[in-house]
Amino acid sequence: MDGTQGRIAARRLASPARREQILEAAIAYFAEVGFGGTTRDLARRAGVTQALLYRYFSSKADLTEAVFERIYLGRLDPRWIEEIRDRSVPLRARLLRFYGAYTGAIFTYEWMRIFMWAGLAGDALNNRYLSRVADSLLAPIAAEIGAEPGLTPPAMEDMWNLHGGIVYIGIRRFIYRLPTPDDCTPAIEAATDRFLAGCRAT
Amino acid sequence: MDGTQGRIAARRLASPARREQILEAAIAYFAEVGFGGTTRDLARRAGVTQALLYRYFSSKADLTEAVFERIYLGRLDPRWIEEIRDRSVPLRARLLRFYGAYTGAIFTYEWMRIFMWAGLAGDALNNRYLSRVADSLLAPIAAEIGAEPGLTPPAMEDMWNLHGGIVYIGIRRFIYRLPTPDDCTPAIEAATDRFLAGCRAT
DNA sequence: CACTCTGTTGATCAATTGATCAACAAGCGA
DNA sequence: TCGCTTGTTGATCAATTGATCAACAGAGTG
Repeated sequence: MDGTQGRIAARRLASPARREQILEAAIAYFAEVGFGGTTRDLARRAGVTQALLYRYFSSKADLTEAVFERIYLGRLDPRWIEEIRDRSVPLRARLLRFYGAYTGAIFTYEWMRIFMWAGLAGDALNNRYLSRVADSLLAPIAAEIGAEPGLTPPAMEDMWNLHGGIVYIGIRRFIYRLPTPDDCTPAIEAATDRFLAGCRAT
Repeated sequence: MDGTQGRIAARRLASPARREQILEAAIAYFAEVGFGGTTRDLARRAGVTQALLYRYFSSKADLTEAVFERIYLGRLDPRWIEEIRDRSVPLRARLLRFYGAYTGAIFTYEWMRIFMWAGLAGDALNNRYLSRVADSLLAPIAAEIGAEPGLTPPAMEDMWNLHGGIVYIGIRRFIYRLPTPDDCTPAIEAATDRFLAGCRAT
C-alpha cells in the first residue's frame, strides 16, 4: 500500500523463493524495456536491492539466460504434435485445436516481446526454436493435410504463410500495440478455412 | 585498405554530405544493434570522431529521430492506392502488383529491423504508420474486393491476416534470420489466390 | 540469552557513455 | 603567402551502470 514503486518484497525470503521472485520480475521487466534495461531498475521493480541480484545470478548475462530458459522451456507442448496426427479427429478440428493451443501458449505480453527482443538481438535459442516449429509442427501439419483425400500437401512456404498470418495477430497486439480482437478464435478459423480451401482448389 | 574498421571517410567533407554520411551510417548501425547502440560505435563505423556527431545532431535522440524520419518518410507511395483502385486492371493483378511494390519497399534489412526496434520501444510513429496502412491501404483493398462480382468484402481482421502472412516473410528473413525464398513473388501469389478464393467461397 | 547461519543492504569501484569545448587544420579568397 | 571560415579532433566532464564487499540483521538452535 505504499505509494512508492517496488519494495513490496518481504524483508527476508527463503533462497529459492527470492530467486523465483527476481526471475519473474526480470521476465516482466525485460519484456517491457528489452535486455538493455538496467539492473538497478529491475531491482527496484523486484523490490530488492541491486546488490541482491548478484547473490542469485552471477552476472546480468546469467540472469538474462535464466529468463530465456524459463521463457522457452516447455513452451512447445509435445502433446500438440500427437493431437495433430490424431486422425480420429477431423483435420479442420485438429488445425483449430492446435492453433488455439499454440496462440494460447505464446500470446502473452512477456513471451511475444521477449521473443522479439531476442530475435532482433540475434539470440541463437530464438532461431533454434523456430526451426523446431518448422520441423516438429508445420511439417507434420503439412503432411496431415496431404494425407487428406482431395487435398494437395502445401509447401513449407505455404505453411509459414498460414503460421505467420496467425502469429501476426500477437505481433500487432503486443509489439505494435494495435487493437486486436479479444478472442482471436474467429480469425484463426477464417484463416484456417481459407488455407484448407486453397489446398483443395489446386 | 587499412585493416581497421571504419575510418573510410574523407578528411574533410562539405557539411550536408557529412551529415548525410552520418545519417546513413546511423541507419545501418541502429538497424543492427538497436537504439541502445553507443555513439562511439556509430562514429567508428561512420569513420568519424564521436565528437563530430554532435556538430550535425544536437543529441543522440535528435539523431535517432532523423533516422526515423528518413526511414518512414515516403515509404508509403501514394500511387499504390491509385493503382489499387484502377479497375481497368483485374483485381488479382492489382493485389499482386501492390504487394510486389509494398514488399519491394519494406523488405530491406534496415527498414524491417528499425521498424521492429521502434515498435518494441513503443515509438509513436510506428503505431501511426500501421494505422495508415490499415486506413489507406487495407481498407481500400477490402472495398475493391467487395466491389468484385461474386466476392464478399473481407473484414479488416481478414485483411490483416493477408497482410501479416506476407509481411511475416520479411520478419523471418531479417529479424529471425531464417532462410526464405530469394524471390517471394510465388509466395505472395499463393497467399493472394488463397485469400481471393476464400472471399469467393463465403 | 548467546551463537551461528545466511539473507540483505549501503557504500564503492572501474568501465562505459552522452555531451562539451578549446585547439587544430584544410580549403579558399584577397 | 596571409588570414579567415569552418570542418574536425583529442581531451575531458558528469552521469550511468555492472559488479564487489564488508557490515548488518533476521531466524532458528542450544
